[in-house]
Amino acid sequence: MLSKKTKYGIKALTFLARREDQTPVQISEIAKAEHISIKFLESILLLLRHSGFLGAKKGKGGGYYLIKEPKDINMAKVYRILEGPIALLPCASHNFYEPCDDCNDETICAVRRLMMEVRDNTLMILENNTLADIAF
Amino acid sequence: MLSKKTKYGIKALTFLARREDQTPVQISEIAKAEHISIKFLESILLLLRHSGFLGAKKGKGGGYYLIKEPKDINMAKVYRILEGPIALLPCASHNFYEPCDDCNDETICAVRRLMMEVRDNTLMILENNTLADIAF
DNA sequence: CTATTACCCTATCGGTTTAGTAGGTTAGTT
DNA sequence: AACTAACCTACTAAACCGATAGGGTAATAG
Repeated sequence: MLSKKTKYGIKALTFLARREDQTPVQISEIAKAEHISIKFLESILLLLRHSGFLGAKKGKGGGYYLIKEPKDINMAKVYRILEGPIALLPCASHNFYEPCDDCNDETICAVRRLMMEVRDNTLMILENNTLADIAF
Repeated sequence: MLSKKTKYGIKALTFLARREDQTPVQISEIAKAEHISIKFLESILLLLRHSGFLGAKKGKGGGYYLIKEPKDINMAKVYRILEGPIALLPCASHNFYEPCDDCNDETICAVRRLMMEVRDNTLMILENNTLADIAF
């Protein structure tokens, strides 16, 4: 199940992408429009800024803004930053691989086999979608 | 992320499917082979029995056994019983649909759009895989 | 220069879920 | 009748999630 963090993060990115001009938007404005707790959203936007998706301007008239074109924002990257691994099992993950401690031989593990198939497919979808694709 | 419940459940089904004869297998034997806590596995197997995948025999020489052919056990059904919804968001689910309380208009929600695409694809994979497909 | 604005950071907390544990009960087999 | 293994209920520790509180800091307008 997708965490609210990821859901809110993508919603915020979408909100910014759908604006005409790219002037900074206050956290409170996004929070109000998308019905998100201000403080929680704050931490999410901060993370997205640290990850290179957003820029921030301080002081009066400040706020957050997209630093890249929506069509250049890859949803797989966004997902990994916000949610973590795309795979449903650590042993089926590329970027976050970890062996199972209960598994005798992961090469014949049926669960892993199935979850890797799911993973490959989900990854493909996320890689092939940009923010522009889902926002417009 | 997949719960251990689901992981253990599928591992147990696989273990049973891979046996030559279909004589009952004790919980403790499966638990030992797959490194699963006996009591936890017990509750999982009970659930799988109530859901029509397993049969059980009591008393000496008793245990659990597959009630259907592995090729007739659909992984989407197994997943839904053990893990719950396939969709990553309730608003993107068929069998467990629930609207988001924070969403203004779900028809234009970018997150939902993306998650429905993921859902459709994951569902297809699970529907097209039987226990026989992943066990052998 | 200074007050304001709004981002930035740390800490905490209640609620829920997860995984595992304990102990006893019931029913079938030998 | 004795034994065995599934069945059922209840409980607990730990982890995680979402939210909240409160203050610090930097940039900007005037």
